[in-house]
Amino acid sequence: MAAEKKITRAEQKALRPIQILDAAFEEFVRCGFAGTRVEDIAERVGVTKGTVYVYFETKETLFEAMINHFSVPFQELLAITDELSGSATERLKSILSLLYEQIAEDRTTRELVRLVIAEGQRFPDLIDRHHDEFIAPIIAKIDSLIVEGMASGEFRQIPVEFSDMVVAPILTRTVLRLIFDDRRDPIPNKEAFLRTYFDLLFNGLLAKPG
Amino acid sequence: MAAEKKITRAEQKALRPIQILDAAFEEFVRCGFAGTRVEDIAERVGVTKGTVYVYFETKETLFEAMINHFSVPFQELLAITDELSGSATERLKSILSLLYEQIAEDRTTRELVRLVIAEGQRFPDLIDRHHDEFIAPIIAKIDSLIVEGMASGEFRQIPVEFSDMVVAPILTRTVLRLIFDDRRDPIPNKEAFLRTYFDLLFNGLLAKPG
Amino acid sequence: MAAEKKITRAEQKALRPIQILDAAFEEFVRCGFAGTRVEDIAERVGVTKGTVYVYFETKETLFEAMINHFSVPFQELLAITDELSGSATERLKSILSLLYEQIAEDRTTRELVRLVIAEGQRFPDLIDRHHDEFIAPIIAKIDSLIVEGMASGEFRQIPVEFSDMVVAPILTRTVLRLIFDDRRDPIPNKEAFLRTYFDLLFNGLLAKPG
Amino acid sequence: MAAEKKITRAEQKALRPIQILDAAFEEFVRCGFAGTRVEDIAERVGVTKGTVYVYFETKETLFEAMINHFSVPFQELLAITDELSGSATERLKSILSLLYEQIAEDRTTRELVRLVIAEGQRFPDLIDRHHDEFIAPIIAKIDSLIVEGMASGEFRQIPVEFSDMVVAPILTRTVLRLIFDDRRDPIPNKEAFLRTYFDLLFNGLLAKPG
DNA sequence: CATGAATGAGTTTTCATTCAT
DNA sequence: TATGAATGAAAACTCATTCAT
Repeated sequence: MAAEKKITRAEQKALRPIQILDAAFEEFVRCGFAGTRVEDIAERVGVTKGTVYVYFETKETLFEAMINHFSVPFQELLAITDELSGSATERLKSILSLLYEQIAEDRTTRELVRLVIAEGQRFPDLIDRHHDEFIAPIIAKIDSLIVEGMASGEFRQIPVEFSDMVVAPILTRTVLRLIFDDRRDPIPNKEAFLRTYFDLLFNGLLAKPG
Repeated sequence: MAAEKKITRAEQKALRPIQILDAAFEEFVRCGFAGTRVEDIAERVGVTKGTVYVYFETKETLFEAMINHFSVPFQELLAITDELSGSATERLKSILSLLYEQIAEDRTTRELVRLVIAEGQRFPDLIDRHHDEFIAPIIAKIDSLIVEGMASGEFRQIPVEFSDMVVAPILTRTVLRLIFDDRRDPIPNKEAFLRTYFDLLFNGLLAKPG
Repeated sequence: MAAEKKITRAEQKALRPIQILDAAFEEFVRCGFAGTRVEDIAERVGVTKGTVYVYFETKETLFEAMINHFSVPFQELLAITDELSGSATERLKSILSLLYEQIAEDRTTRELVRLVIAEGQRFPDLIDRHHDEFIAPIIAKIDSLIVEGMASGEFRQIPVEFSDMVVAPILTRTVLRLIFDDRRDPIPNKEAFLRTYFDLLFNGLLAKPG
Repeated sequence: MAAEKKITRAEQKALRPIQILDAAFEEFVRCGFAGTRVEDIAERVGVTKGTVYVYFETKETLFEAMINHFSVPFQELLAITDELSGSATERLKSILSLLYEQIAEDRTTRELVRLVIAEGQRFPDLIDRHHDEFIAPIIAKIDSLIVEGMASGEFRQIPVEFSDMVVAPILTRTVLRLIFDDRRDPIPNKEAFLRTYFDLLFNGLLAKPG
């Protein structure tokens, strides 16, 4: 408790914008951009409307800042994927595991996906930047792994423009969780999910002849 | 031409609600529930605000009616899937082809998916009803096909609770089109998509030994 | 009273914007542009804020419309000045009498002058248009009269670019009334004002030699 | 240079209020009382809002202090007029020349006139005090000069309550410059202005007979 | 049925002012 | 003194909804 008191003016000031961004995330996720009241964001932080406007010029600005703020973990994921080693299969599994963890299992990223789908049309620049900074590099990474695997004879030949099929189960699980919000479609355990995912992805549905 | 002219009062009146639902769809898709103005819907029809309220009690009522109105084609899909014949593989391919056509390629269904993701939290009953009426039966259908295929030795053994992975590429393509709205990620031809989809789904990514 | 009831919807609608413009005039005059509350304008009309926005998009729009509305009488003045006859002196007296009546004596125009001085910087386009449509033509008219009078030997030779000195007593009286608002500087009778004005203007202050 | 550096704490503090008054003048002139933000005044000085409130209790207080501060030069003018000598005509010319210089040519006084016209209704006491301290004494001075000139036969007999006509070209020029802000109505040279002004004032517009 | 003027409750935004540091 | 974060009251503006015609 004494420790809490130690929060000085200066520290408080550095904290405020983060607190507001956190609160904004919750409210925007709950009600969407248009449906969210700035006052509710403020209340969640424990300040008044006016304070929000001290830090963010408009509701739009706040929304954009919030999206940027919560996109940071995604960037870290990108860094990790560069340091993998092993066969193409092993590295692909690693990346897909990480992606699953980051997108489907992490509530923040999952809800970010909701906002991108729901509000993307109102913030096209934000979407474009996200595509360029997050989606495209990851897709490129997976593409190059597949190309490498095909070149080495590890993978069968498939048209590389469809590499999003490789990550499809991850995005699909993410979206289904967004829609049914764990009421329906309860989430089974991660290990089983990944095991089946990789089994299907690498071996296919058909029983092998012979 | 004379026939067209005959569309007078009585028919016009029967048409009105449909026109309003169509306009509502466009506006709700464009701006979301909270961001849409009833006046803009009216303007799109060429009437005034008041007229919308002649047919629909509130904006919420209109939204729900619109969702129901545009969910009809989906029901037809369900009927068709019961009449298929052939091997499990063939029937699965047929269902997935139909689903792809209906969900990823059809703009209306695609945008309905956006609304479900974006506004689902505000209209949980709507979502639940949709799950029960559309999603569950289709998943059940696919599940039973897979079970059947596994039983007959046509398919390998996979845990049936992950059957959504089978349709994942379809939902993924749908969502990516929603997000990037054909600016990025241009849609390749359908045949190539389905060919690769089925190839991967049935045979997997790995080169077969031998 | 029955007559008042006769005001139908249609007539009421045609009246509303005028009522709002009248109320806007009073409030803008009283508090200036920034100091005026749209709600006070509405209250003066006996409607609510929202109604004002039915007719005028923004406070700025309303302000501009109000200025334009009340500038109309000024245009009529211009028309009259073209129909004068008599000597240059007589016509000049007629014009100056009209101007005095229209600018210094008419409360509406007088307050319009206040708004032009006070808010001109915020609405430069409005000011420019007024200059071109009202001020410039009147100055031109007076200029041409003076030139004509000088040519005919009726007037002494003076540099024509200073013709605003000829109307100076009118604008000065206007401004003084605006500043002291009849508390100080009580207004003497019009006839005496014009008599002295013309006497000084035509004969000057100095006693004539001889 | 060393001297300039010496302006430290003590002198800085003595300077602050003046700096604030100067900044307040510019902002109040630009946006009017209601339209001016205290923050903009502070920013112009290079301090923060709070600092303004260290020196002035409220925005109103600041406005009034600013008006008083910039009215000082006017007082000096009054002193000078008492020391003139020569014929009534000569002294009148001197006074009018000084007035022209002080009111029409001096930007500060000119803008003060704008504020008096624009904000006078909100600050009636300020206006009254100004009338009593500046306007009335000057008008009185001119009145007495005219009376003296009439008594000595130098001037023709005119009703003395209209002496504001004598200064009208000065106020008129001031107001026109305020309205058109030198965009229209470019200012001709001072000498020509005064020459024509005095010529018209003393001799009138009419060609003298004989 | 259709209108659209009017409402009023609500939302975003602004800003003078305060006060702990 | 100076700061600037925070306030809160108010102002501009919005819009779903109503209702007399």
